[in-house]
Amino acid sequence: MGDPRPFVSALDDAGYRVTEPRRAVAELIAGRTGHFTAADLVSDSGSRRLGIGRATVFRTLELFEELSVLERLDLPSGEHAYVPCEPAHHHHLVCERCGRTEDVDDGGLRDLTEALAGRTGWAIGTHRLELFGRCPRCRGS
Amino acid sequence: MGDPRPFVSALDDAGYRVTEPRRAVAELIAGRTGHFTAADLVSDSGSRRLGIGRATVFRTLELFEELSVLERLDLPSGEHAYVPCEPAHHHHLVCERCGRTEDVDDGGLRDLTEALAGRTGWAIGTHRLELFGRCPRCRGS
DNA sequence: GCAGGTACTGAGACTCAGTATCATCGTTGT
DNA sequence: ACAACGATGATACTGAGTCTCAGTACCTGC
Repeated sequence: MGDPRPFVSALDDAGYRVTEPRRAVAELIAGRTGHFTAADLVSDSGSRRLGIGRATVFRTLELFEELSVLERLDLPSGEHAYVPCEPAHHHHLVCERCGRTEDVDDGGLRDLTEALAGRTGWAIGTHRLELFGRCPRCRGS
Repeated sequence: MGDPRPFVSALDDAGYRVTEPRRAVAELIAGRTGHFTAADLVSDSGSRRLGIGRATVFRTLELFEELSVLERLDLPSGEHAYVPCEPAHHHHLVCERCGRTEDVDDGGLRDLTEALAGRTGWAIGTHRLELFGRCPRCRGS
């Protein structure tokens, strides 16, 4: 079980209202392990009879993403998933089996993109790296 | 204007039939620069009255992706776009302005992921790196 | 040439994620 | 108390992608 507080305080710090529905979405997120889709949260909220509207779930996810406490991943399947994370530039290891994710820092990637920029003549702005594999727990199986 | 032949021969080599609709999709792709979405091709085919069904466009794109002559990109906007490319492992530079893409090799990324695997205990399978920026032609503007 | 099987096709219905609209509600500041 | 504004949920809508199905083109064995 994760901690909903970072989400709530991110809202608060940025001057957004901390309302019941937003708090509820934060708790749904905290109650998940690994990545999840918007649809997952909608169905969670439905099954717990929280009475949160679909639109509110999407709006709140968008808000958290904007506040960098949530990041959107594009899974190889084409689905859009979210993962809670620290508000700093980093990348994600995604377990193909259990869905767990782990943040990793930029490593030497910055050097790599700079070398590439020099070689190709491009001005490289942002990059996105996603790594898929098996977490230590799922390695054996 | 690109060359539709690699697409056609990829089909042929893999034992798929080279039919009129598939050839037409290959030509639509060749007639595009930069990345494009499935919807782009559907509307191209509509405006040229080719009479190709929506489903066929999607099916043919899927086929080309499977044959590794086309790759799917996830743009930051969340859209799914496609780029024609060589059937070897590589990554893409995507111009945010004109949409042009360029293939780049793996650079030192392999070493980087191996180091990461050692450090974290994960077994890293595939990775996906996408770089967004400006191509040499669009740098100034 | 013909018959049978298989690959492929387009039309259309369908599903589902995500967005837009809007009337209402709750908070906050005055 | 009240006006203003942010947030909400219901609902309708859009658009991507999938599925189904009847029909067609093509290949293969006879």
